[in-house]
Amino acid sequence: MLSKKTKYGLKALAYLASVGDKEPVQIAEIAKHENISQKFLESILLTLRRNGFLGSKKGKGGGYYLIKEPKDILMTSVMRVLEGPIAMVPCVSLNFYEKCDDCPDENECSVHKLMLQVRDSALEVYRNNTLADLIS
Amino acid sequence: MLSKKTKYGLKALAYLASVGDKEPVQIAEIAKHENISQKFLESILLTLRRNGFLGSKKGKGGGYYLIKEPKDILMTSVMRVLEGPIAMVPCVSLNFYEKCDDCPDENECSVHKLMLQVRDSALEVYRNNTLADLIS
DNA sequence: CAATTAATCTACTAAAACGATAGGATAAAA
DNA sequence: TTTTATCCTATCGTTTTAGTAGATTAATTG
Repeated sequence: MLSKKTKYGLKALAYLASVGDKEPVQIAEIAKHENISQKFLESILLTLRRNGFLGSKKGKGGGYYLIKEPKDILMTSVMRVLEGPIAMVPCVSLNFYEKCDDCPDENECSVHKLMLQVRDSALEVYRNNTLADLIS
Repeated sequence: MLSKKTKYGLKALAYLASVGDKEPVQIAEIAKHENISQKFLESILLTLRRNGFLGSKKGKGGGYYLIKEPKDILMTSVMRVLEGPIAMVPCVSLNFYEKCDDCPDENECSVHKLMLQVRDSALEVYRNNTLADLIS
């Protein structure tokens, strides 16, 4: 399942992209427009800022804004920051690899074999979608 | 993330398929061979049996066995029974559809648009893999 | 029949993840 | 210096996950 965190984060990014100009948009406005708990959204936008997707401005007229062009924001990177690994098992993850403690040999593992394919197919989708693609 | 339940269930099915003959295999043997907690595996095999994947026999010489040919067991059905929906959000699920309570219009939703593609790509993988494919 | 074997079933539990919420600190603008 | 809005830390209730315990039922075997 996609977490609410990722879902809301994507929606917020899409909203910022759809607004278009680089004027800061307040959390409250995003939360209201997307029907999201404002406090929860706060923490999500914070992690998006810390990971280089958003800029922010404090005080009156402040808010969040996209740092890059929507067409330059790949879904692979957004998903990895918000949701974590794209792979369904750590042993097929490119960025979060971990060995299974059961499973003596990955190459013999049926789950490994299947999940490799699933990862690749998901990766292809995320690589072919930028934020710009989501709002068109 | 893939749950341990699904992972272990898949491994158990693969093991039963690899054994080949239709002789019952005991839980203990599967658990030992796949490094799985036997008690946990018990409940997993039970749901696989209840959902028509396995047959069972009690008493000495008993155990679990595949009911169908490995080549006739599609990953779509296994995944749906063990893991639940293949889609990452209920609003794009074929078998477990649910409307989002935020989101007034699905067709305008950026998350919906992305997750439709992810679901389709995952479905293609699961539809193209039978249990027989996993053990070859 | 009785003993053994192995699946079946119910109930419970510890730990982690999830989805928030509370409240104060900080910085910018008016 | 007041207002505005982000920043930050901590906490919290609920659900899910992964697993355990223990008794029951059914089949085989001696």
